[in-house]
Amino acid sequence: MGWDAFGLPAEQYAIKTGQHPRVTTEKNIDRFRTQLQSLGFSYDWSREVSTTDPEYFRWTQWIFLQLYNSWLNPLTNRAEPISTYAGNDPDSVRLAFVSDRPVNWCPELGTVLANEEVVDGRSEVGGFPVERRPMRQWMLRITAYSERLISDLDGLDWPDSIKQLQRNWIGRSEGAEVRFQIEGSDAEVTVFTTRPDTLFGATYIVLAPEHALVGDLTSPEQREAVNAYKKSCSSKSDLERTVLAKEKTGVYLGSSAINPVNGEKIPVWIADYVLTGYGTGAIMAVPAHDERDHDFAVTFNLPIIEVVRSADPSRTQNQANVQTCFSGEGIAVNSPLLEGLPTSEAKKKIILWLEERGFGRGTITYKLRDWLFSRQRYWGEPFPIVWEDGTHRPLSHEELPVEPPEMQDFKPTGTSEPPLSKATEWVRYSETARRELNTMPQWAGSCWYYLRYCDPSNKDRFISKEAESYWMGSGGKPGGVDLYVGGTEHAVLHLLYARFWHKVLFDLGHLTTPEPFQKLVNQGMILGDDGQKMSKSRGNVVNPDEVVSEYGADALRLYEMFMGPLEHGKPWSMTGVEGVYRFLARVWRLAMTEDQEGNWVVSDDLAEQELTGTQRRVLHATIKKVTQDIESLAFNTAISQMMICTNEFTGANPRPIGALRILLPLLSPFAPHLCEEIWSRLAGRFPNSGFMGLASQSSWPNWNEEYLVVDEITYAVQINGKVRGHLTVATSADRMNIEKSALADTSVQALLEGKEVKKVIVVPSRLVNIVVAD
RNA sequence: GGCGGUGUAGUCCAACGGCAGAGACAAGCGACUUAAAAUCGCUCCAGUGUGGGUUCGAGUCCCACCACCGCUACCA
Repeated sequence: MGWDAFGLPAEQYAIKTGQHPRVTTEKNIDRFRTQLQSLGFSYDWSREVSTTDPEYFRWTQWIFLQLYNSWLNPLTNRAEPISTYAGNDPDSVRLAFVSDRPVNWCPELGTVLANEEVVDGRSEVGGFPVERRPMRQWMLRITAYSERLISDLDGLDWPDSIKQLQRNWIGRSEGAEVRFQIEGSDAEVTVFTTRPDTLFGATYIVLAPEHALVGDLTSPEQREAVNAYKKSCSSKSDLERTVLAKEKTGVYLGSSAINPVNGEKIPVWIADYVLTGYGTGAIMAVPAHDERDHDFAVTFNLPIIEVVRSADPSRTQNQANVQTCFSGEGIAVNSPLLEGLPTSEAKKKIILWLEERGFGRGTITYKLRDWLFSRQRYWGEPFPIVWEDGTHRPLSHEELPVEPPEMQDFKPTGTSEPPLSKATEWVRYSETARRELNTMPQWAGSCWYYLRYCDPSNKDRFISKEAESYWMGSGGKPGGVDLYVGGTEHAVLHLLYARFWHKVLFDLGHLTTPEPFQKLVNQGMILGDDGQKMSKSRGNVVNPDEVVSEYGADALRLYEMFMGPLEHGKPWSMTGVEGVYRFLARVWRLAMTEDQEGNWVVSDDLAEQELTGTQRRVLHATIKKVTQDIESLAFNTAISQMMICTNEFTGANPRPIGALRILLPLLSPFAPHLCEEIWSRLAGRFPNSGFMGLASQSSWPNWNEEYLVVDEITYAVQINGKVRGHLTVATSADRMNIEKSALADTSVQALLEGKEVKKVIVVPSRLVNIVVAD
């Protein structure tokens, strides 16, 4: 069990209640722990960790230093110590680096947020507006791993949907960079496009408002308008720039670019529909074949030139005019070099042409951005970094952990200065050096907890070699953790970050697998009884404590597993809980009965007694199904089978006690409290019948296939796929015999009257299908 | 708009391409009880979202559409 207890929610709660986050965090952990323990989960509490424990975050900080002190060598495509970097600007390649870039600043929370924490221009926590603001921040160079983060998904046993989410998030796209000379200037603009085949249809260039060349390319007469536009963009939130922006906006810069393929002069604009962080922050606009460019061209009355025609003739009609936009693939037209070529070939040809002449090159870009890794908060891991003379340097491993200072007032300062700036004593590292004031985001500690579980109290390493190879070693599979059960909400955040860190640690030789999690299963969300997400405002929240006190932990556990498939979201139903509660009561009464004083005693119906054939078959079928269903996480059907088994024995008198010796261990993972209670009572009453120790620790029962066979099997007899009768034959009957018996059956004979039997299909143990023609 | 998932009795859900029902909830009837609760037993209920296709045979595979849920979204 691990407590991911640093971070915004914990700090917000502390501020709200006016307590120190350490206090509220500890309280909440204690309460949570009690709650979990009341459910009887089999966590190994000796491996409990908390990300806020200095002995834990010592290693979080250590891992940060690993990142800081390494780079991704493009030749090996591996992280290596920064000492192997031969260039003169190590900070430009470090995996942890400082950057002055526009970030998502949330004034309400007083902190910056990662892209992933901003939803529709608002903070994921609290839903406050977020604005763009340039600030000096720590970043992690996750983009260096884009390609490996995509390709290594192939070896993982994850649901396709999650793999797809990660692929989309990383957003690999192949295309080309094309360089446009600016008329009457040495300057050139490089654009990124996935459709270099449409180069002849480019009718203008658009730069992001924040593009570095905007100033240089603005003509004197346009300067005022351009500055005004830039200003209006910078004050807009992402929400206003994207979701709320119905009309395209932009301003002409007053200069022209020269299209390298045909020497045409085309105007250069800025517009906020071009994003600064993606590709080169500049595009060539092809309004005939891109919806966004088309909208823009229509708004500003810019020319539209068709250069791709759909191969589908029904669309060609629409293409006769350029009022509509066709963004699909087709045949190149109006493009001298590419005339008549299908899109994929046109792309190849034009890229080659551009590369030969030095006008551009084929390239790949990713949507994935570097990971903004600093927060202006108190309640997080401090960076093991100090600043001196305007440069940063790492602390040594001996100086870890760097603990946050004791502070009474840890609220945001209201400016971009982090709260730690108020701890002046702490900030002062030496005469000349000051500590880094930012703290790490919540994701930091949760990126590697699964590694610490393997070796939770190691003082010398984050995980010992031995523990790593024992727990994470995976028999040739790329992933370390055998099974990871989690919700979809972590698909592109936690799971991507953890994979990144894991790969860096793998590259540096600290781990033996390239991936953290081999098999991943998404459990569905439990909804309120109205089928809606549980929330206080809807008033449909089910409190587990109340369920436990009313029906017991076993009923809650059993019901959660009985509701339906693990992966499905499903509504909570109190009557459903009562149903499994009744089942548990039936199991109880298999062994127990009430005496005249109303006390529960071991039932007199129990006896050392041979099982009947049917009982033995049901019991072994139950062992088999429960064993297999647990393996495939199909708990609902495992429980159903145990209900069948229980029902089979409910009416039996005498009841063979051997059945309970098998059923209780099967049920104990689901309803441990009840099973142990019965087990121990039976042990008292039948000391020599094998009820030793704990039910949960007794050996798992084996089933015997021989006991599952029946003497006779009833076949359905179909004629042309419709069931016309039934036929019971000995289990030993072979295919020929079954076919013969089916055809000989009198009712079948009657139906076959005057028809020709073309084929007879016998499905073993199931049915016979007689195919006839009239 | 894009990607993914799910549609089966009144409800939650089962069903290696092989007789649509394992289990449960709810409902009804009966037994037990002075009565009720609890318990036990029995019964009722759908042809699988819609339309095509493949097949001897489709809830299951393929195509299109509809509905709901989740994620994502000016990424050139």
